[in-house]
Amino acid sequence: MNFKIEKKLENSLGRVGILSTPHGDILTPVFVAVGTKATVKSLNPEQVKETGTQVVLGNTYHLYLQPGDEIVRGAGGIGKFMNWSGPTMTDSGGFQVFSLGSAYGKDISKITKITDPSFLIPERFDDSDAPRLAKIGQDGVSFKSHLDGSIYYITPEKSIQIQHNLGADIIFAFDECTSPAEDLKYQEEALERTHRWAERSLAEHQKLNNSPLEEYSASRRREVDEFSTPSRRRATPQEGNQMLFGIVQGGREENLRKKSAKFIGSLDFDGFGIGGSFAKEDMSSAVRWVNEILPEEKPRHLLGIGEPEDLFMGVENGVDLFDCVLPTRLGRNGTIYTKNGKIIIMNTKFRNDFQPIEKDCECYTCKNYTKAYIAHLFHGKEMLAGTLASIHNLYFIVNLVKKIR
RNA sequence: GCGCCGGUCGGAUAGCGGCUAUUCCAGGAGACUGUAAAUCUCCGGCCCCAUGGGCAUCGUUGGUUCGAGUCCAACCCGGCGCA
Repeated sequence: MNFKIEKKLENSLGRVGILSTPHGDILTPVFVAVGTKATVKSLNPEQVKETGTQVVLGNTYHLYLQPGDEIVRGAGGIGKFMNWSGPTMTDSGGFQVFSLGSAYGKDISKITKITDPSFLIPERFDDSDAPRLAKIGQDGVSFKSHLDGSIYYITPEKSIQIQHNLGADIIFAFDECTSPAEDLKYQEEALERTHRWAERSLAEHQKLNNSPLEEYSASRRREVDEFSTPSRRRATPQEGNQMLFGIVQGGREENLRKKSAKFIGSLDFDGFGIGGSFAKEDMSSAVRWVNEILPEEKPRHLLGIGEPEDLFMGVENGVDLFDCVLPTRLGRNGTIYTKNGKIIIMNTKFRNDFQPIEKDCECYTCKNYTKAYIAHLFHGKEMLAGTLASIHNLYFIVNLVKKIR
């Protein structure tokens, strides 16, 4: 077993553990840095490492489109490709079913403001003709590339094949992250689909691990490779050592969440992701419902979360891993975490504030730069601005979880 | 002094007789949760019974016109040229 629980909280689901991977041990609970396109935006791996980050998460959909999973495979896997020597994960592309599908062009994302009355008006979402880049088909999802408009069809099998080529230590089953605006009937259908896809993802994973010499061409994205045309597939160095996490869905519905946890938890996954778009106020109950059911001895990853308060909530409710774009996205866009809340560094009052973001912060940014300087870099649109802010934000969140641990 | 060209928001611009004066930048505020994001939104003349509404405004003053940033005249300012 590559996950060992060291300590448990009394009267709650929280625990401390160690998740072992071929690229090192992960001390959980942990915050995973998001590096969608095999880079944590604006940071080099040394800077990522210096924030205390243990794990980086890439994305199947993005890397499949560019540069292509074959390229990453040729480089020796995502870690070698991006020069990150620590553990890696890849998301399956399931989130893009949501963000490029039903959420495309709309003001909805991972967290929904449940108070927004527009979500209660079903007519507003009767928009099957609305433009979207992802459409759910019979046994997979067709994506229209946001890069060049070309069409790709991703099935659970395809997602797993890509993720085997990408070679991350931990990979995810292909799922459907549903919109909170969908009705109960749709949530049920989507959940059934995600469950079928989970079984197929697992089957493909086992098949690739057990018969790495199958026909290569089946997994190929393009008919013709301009450099070579191997007819047989060779195993990647990582093959057989990758952990596959299944993903629990079920929206806001207690019975669906529990049903999903029961089903996904019964399958032979190495760990689990908890997915979906949440309303802030019912995220904790959804996580608790699920983690009370999932097998205790396997790690759980709360996908795409979160804000500092979400991290406390998650750990308390038995979450072992988190990932979120916020530290880097907020940083790049000029919002910075502090113990007293977020600040917008471009605000006038920081233009002549010659203190570090936080006096007692040990990150590279705080040890070396003032708010006035960082504000100046943002106003001047200098590249270093996003880098310094991302370093601080990532350090802040990673170390918050470290302290919680 | 004469001639030509030009004066529109802090800067740069569009606008060539018609309805709410355009866009970019700068400035201000906000948003962002498995990254279509170094992105996006809103504000930037005055007033009021303020989720709306009213009144202004294109160098100045007059004029033509149902209607003028736009056409005409004079003046002011700037650039260029000629004396």
